[in-house]
Parts: sequence; structure tokens; C-alpha cells
Amino acid sequence: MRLLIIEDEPGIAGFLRDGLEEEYFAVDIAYDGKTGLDMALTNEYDVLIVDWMIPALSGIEVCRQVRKTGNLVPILFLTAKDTLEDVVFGLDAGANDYIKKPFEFEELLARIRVQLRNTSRSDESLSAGCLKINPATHQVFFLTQEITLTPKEFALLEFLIRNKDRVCTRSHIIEHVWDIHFDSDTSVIDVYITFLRRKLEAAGCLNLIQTIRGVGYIVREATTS
Amino acid sequence: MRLLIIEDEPGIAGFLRDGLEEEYFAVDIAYDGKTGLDMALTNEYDVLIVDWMIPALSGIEVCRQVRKTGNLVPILFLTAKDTLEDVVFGLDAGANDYIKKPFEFEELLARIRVQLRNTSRSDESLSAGCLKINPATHQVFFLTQEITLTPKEFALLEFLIRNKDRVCTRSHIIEHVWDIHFDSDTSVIDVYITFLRRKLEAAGCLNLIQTIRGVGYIVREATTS
DNA sequence: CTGATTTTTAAGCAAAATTTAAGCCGCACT
DNA sequence: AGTGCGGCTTAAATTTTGCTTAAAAATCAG
Repeated sequence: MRLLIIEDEPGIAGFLRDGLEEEYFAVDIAYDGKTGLDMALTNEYDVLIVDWMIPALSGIEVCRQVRKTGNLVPILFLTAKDTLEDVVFGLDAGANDYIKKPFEFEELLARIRVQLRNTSRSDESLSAGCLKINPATHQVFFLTQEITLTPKEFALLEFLIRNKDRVCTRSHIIEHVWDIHFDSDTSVIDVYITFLRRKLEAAGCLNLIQTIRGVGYIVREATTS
Repeated sequence: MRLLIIEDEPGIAGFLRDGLEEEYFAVDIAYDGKTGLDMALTNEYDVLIVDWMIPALSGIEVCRQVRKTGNLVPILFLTAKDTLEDVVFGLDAGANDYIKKPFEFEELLARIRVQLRNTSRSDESLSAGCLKINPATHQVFFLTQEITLTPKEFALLEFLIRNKDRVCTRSHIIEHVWDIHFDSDTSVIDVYITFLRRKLEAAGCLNLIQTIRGVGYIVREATTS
């Protein structure tokens, strides 16, 4: 999953990036509001994390501008202020949630997960057919059997399942899972698809990931087999 | 859809061509402004992508000359400059949009799609009768049933539907979908029309593509059958 | 630092997509 | 009705793409 952090203090931004990458998010950083707004509008992110006090364009203005384009990406506010009016003001501008600084990293993580859950189309937890995944613990179950995945394998499967019943193109996958934005003739995706299919098959989960030749891959809720 | 890239740096031009061809655009390249202007005026493109700093004739001059002929083809500027005056200058010259270098490929792609959407005559998404197509995911639906197409099949159908209610001549099709500009006695089009009709028929979609003998093909919104 | 695990790169193979080519069919004109 | 052109269909050749495997490179744990 791909996040954008808009935060001018390099210390906090770096701390967040390190922590979030450890949780296997693909993280981009903008150090001012103008750059951040630009990036938010031109790329597809799964969540924006925006500081309130940033140069060039305030966080609240970034938020407004993003919403103005009809973009519904979840936005999380970081704020030192905590008076009621400020919070109301922020949520009115289109933010989905806020965290008061100083905050604990685990809390931020939890709130990001809430936002991600809200945007995935079904209310039920992340699953496809008899396969369930838990982003908080990075566990995968087929029926009651646990499947052990490496971080990259998990990130790929998570992305496919969050976008289930939609075709994921190679370029979308490489951007959101690998955070690579330039063209490259790598075959990492193929290799990881093979890894995933092998482990899923070994657990008895067949035909979960289907190939759309010339386009990408899709995971379907209903296993048409 | 057919694009012209006017860009002198072979590295960037090649990178763009590769990436865009992967998205099934037909791509031409000109390495200087004079050649580019020539090509833009003598061929029909769906979008021009023009670098600002190119030899022989500046990008902005190319833009002006193209507009002088009354040609409204969408023009996208690539520019290293990003001061407000420069952007205004470019847009005043007749460009539709601009991208600052360095840019992310996905961003370019998104902006090209916006331009294509703006030029298609109606706002409604790409459809004809009960058939809907989604260029972003390369999916085709007849009512609720999905039809699986190969990349070339999809490109041909997309072109016909973008030009629905207009006759598409063979030379137009071969230029925009196959990017072949010289005379050639190939029968690829016939073959692909057959492929398409067979798949559409199998899904229950009859008589979508009609033959205009001696001219080309047409897809009509209202199925006169 | 060393060994184990994860990730990436590269190459061969198989299958699918695309193109070529040839024969057939049918419309439109004499 | 015959003829010729243009379009349709099919089969085979060629090219491209994705899958798989093995090995190299990078990362992590002890």
C-alpha cells in the first residue's frame, strides 16, 4: 500500500518513513504543501498523512484542494493543536481523521489501518474466497491453515486482495507494491506471482490469482475456477 | 490511440515510447522541432507530447504553428522550467497541459487519458449500446458479462467505439491502431474484425461492427441491427 | 563476520497473440 | 449470369509474453 507523508520536519518525516516501511508500506515524502498537493493529485495513494503546519501551503489548504478534485483518498491530519474548533475545522475541510502530536507510532498505524479498511469495498475483513489476511499481524490463513509469506509476498497478495474483482495492471502493482515509478523491464512481478501461487497451492488454495494476458492480474471473490 | 513525441534526448524518448507502447498506444518520435511539426501537420495524432527545449524549432513554436492551422489536437508540454510565467506562456501558445521534468510515468499516463477523455465527444464513459469498455483496466462488458480480449483486439474495439457513429476507414484504423503509415496490402484488420465479431457474438452482442463496403467499418450507438 | 533468508536478475521454455498468406464467398456491375 | 473486387475465414508462421528455474545480490539475524 502506498502512502504520501506531507511533513516539513525531516526528523519526523524520516521517523515515519522508517516505521511505515518496516510495516511494508511504500512511502513517499513531500516537505512542503505545494509539492505535496502536486504529488497527491498526480499519483494514486492509498492514504495521505498531512501535517497541519507546513510551508508553501497549509495542510488544511492541501486537504481542500484535494477534495475539490473529487478525490476521496483517506486523509489523516497530524496536529499539535487540539482545541475542538481546530479539529472540527480540519474534518470540515475533508480530512477523515486526525492525530495529536506527540503521538505513538502504534496509534498512527492503527488509524491508517482503519482508513484502509474503510476504503476496501466490502465491509468484511480482507479476504477472498476461503483466504483471509490480517495486515496487522501479516498473517494469512486458508480455512484454518496458516500460510507463511515473506514481506514482499504478503504486500503483493494484500494489494491484489484489496483490489479484488478489479484488474491490477503491472504498472499499478510495481508502483504500489514496489514503489518504482519509472519504466523498467524487470520480471520481479512474475517471479513473485509464481512464489505466491506455489505457496497458495501447497495449502490447497487453487486459481486464486488469475492472469489477464497483456494487462495484469486479478483476484476474484467468487472462485469461478 | 496514436501519439507523437517530439523530444531530442534519445534516452527520454525511448523510455517514453517503451512505456506508452506497453499501454498499447501507437507511438511516433521526432528528434527535432522541424521534423516534429512536419509530422504533426501531415499525420493525424490523438495527442502530441512536446519537449520545450528541442533543436531546429522550439517546442513552443511547434505548438503555435500547429494551432495556426486550426488543428486542435491535445498538446502536452514537457518542461524543466516551472515558473508560473513559463507555464502561462506555454498554455497561451495553445498547449493543453504541461508536465514538469522529472515526472513519473503514471502521471504522464493519467494526463494523456484526461486529454483523450476531453476530446471524445460525449462525457459518458466509453460504450455503445449494451457494451461498455474500460481503458484503464482493459476490460469489456456486455451487460454484466465480461468479454476477454487480447491487447490488439481491445485497441481496435476502443478505436471503433471512440469514433462511434462515424465511419472508420481502413487507412485510419491501420494508422491509429497499428501505427502503419505506408501503403501495405495487409489483411490484419479483416482478421481482427473477425476475431472481435466472433467474441462479441459468443457473448450475445450481435451486429455491433458493421461493414461499409469499399470504405471501412462503423459502430453505431443505436443498434439498428 | 558468517550463514540463512529474502529479493532481484537473467535465461530457457511453452503458450498465447499477432501477422502472413491463401482460398472462398458474395455483392455490384456489366 | 458472369466477372472482378473487396471482404471473410482459416490455417500456418512468426513474434511476443508470461512462467519457471537457477543463481547472484542484498538484507537480516546471531
